[in-house]
Amino acid sequence: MTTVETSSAISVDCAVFGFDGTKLKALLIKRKYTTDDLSADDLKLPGSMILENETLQGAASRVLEESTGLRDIFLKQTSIFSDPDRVSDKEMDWICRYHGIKTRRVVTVGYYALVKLTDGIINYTLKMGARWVDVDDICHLAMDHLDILSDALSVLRKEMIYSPVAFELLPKRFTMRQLQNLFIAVLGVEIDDRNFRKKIFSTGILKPTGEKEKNVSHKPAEYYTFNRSEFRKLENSRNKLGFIGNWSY
Amino acid sequence: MTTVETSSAISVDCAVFGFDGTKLKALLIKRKYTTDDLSADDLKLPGSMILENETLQGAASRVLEESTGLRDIFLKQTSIFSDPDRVSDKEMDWICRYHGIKTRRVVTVGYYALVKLTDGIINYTLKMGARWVDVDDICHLAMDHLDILSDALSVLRKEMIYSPVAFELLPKRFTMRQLQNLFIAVLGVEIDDRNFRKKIFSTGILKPTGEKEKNVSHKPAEYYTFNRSEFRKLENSRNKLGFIGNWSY
DNA sequence: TACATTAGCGTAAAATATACGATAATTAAG
DNA sequence: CTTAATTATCGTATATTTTACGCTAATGTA
Repeated sequence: MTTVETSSAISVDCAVFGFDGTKLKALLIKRKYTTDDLSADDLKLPGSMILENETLQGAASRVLEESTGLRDIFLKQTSIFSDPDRVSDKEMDWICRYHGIKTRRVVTVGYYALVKLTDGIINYTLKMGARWVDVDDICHLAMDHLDILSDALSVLRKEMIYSPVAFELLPKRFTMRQLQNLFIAVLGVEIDDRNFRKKIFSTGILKPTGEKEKNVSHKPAEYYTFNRSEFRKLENSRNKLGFIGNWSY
Repeated sequence: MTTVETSSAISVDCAVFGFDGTKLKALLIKRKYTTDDLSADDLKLPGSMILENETLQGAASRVLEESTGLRDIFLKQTSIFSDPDRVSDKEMDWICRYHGIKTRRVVTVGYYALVKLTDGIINYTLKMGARWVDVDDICHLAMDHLDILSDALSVLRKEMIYSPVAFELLPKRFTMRQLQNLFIAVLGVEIDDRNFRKKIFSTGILKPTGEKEKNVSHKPAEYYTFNRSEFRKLENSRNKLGFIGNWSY
């Protein structure tokens, strides 16, 4: 006879991405608790069990505020990781002790978050014992957190192309090269400077600030800001009739 | 003090789409149980609680096999619906009684599935008391199932453009017009016949069968099949270097 | 002062998307 | 048997977008 599962605990784990101007980074946390069997110093994604009467989104926001000190940052669900064996018995032991709960199974919901890497947030996260690691250098994480991170990264790649998430990772004002480097870092492609510039400008979503770089040993670049209202106008004017469009499977 | 939620029940709900040659349909199930307070005859999506040691994907597959008689159909996770108030107390009562469980909260995972509407499946689903309803005509469903369906539909729309899911909804052999009607039905746009044809053929993913329609009161159209291996080749040959591509936010 | 470096402008060719003309094959209607 | 109605299928010209790449400008450094 089949029995219905009623005792699943639900957690959220967040892949938090930042961009330092050249490389894409992820926020990782050192695991605090160890046993004889369990390696003491592996890294994990920021995460938490959900609390009573808490939305998943709410739990993820809470985790982010705890680990970065920030509210209102870009946050989006990716996938659910529900394999009954996704955490080993030993890991389960750790989880139950760490969170002070008793459960046979933990299902986790992946989120990805995008933050602007300011000095403020870097200091805060360092103080909390977290680290910003190049995503390319991450080859092992606690439990199935590498799967969760990889999944988030692939979602980020898709979103970069079809929605203006790039600007969530850049400072309020940024140069064209910063923007281009971000695309290169995330998508892993070469991009011709001149064509990139043309493409971006043709959308009209960048507003020039009139300000320029200082103390750089080359022609100083202008700073731009993201024109969100112009973007919305664009978005609405599309999707009319008669078009087949860009599917290009 | 915060308390960790350990007693969430998890369910899956599936938005199952089919295409009848003209309209996009969704599979809906009549609710069986009623009380004085609860309207007796509303419709819901096929769904289930997850069983012990069952993956979510596994639960969704099981639900689909139960409701359509089919295995190995296209199935993909959409979002999670976790609002603590997503089901009212009365609904909660119904759920607990219906499933024979006791829980304070049910989190559900949305899936969307694509099936080929053959006579076989239509007969099976009718026998099971389910119905295929035009998605445009669905304006109310049990609990938050309309949200789940809408979410699935918006995922389907995106996927139609960037991956060849269309062919999951069509018979093995189909005419160009069937394919075009599917795009029109799902995306809600007008498409010029001649340009659509050119676009599709230029990808090389359709294989002509040499067979033609019979007994139609117009020039009979050729049947094509989807060339999945050719599609994979295309997919791999893309994503090389030096391209910016089609982002067209 | 020359040089290395990146910003920023422009132009031509190639590829893709769009609009629409014309003919072909079938059944239905007269 | 002829004509009409309907949809398939091919084609062509124009507009738009993408790609490849040449050139000059402005800055700090050697």
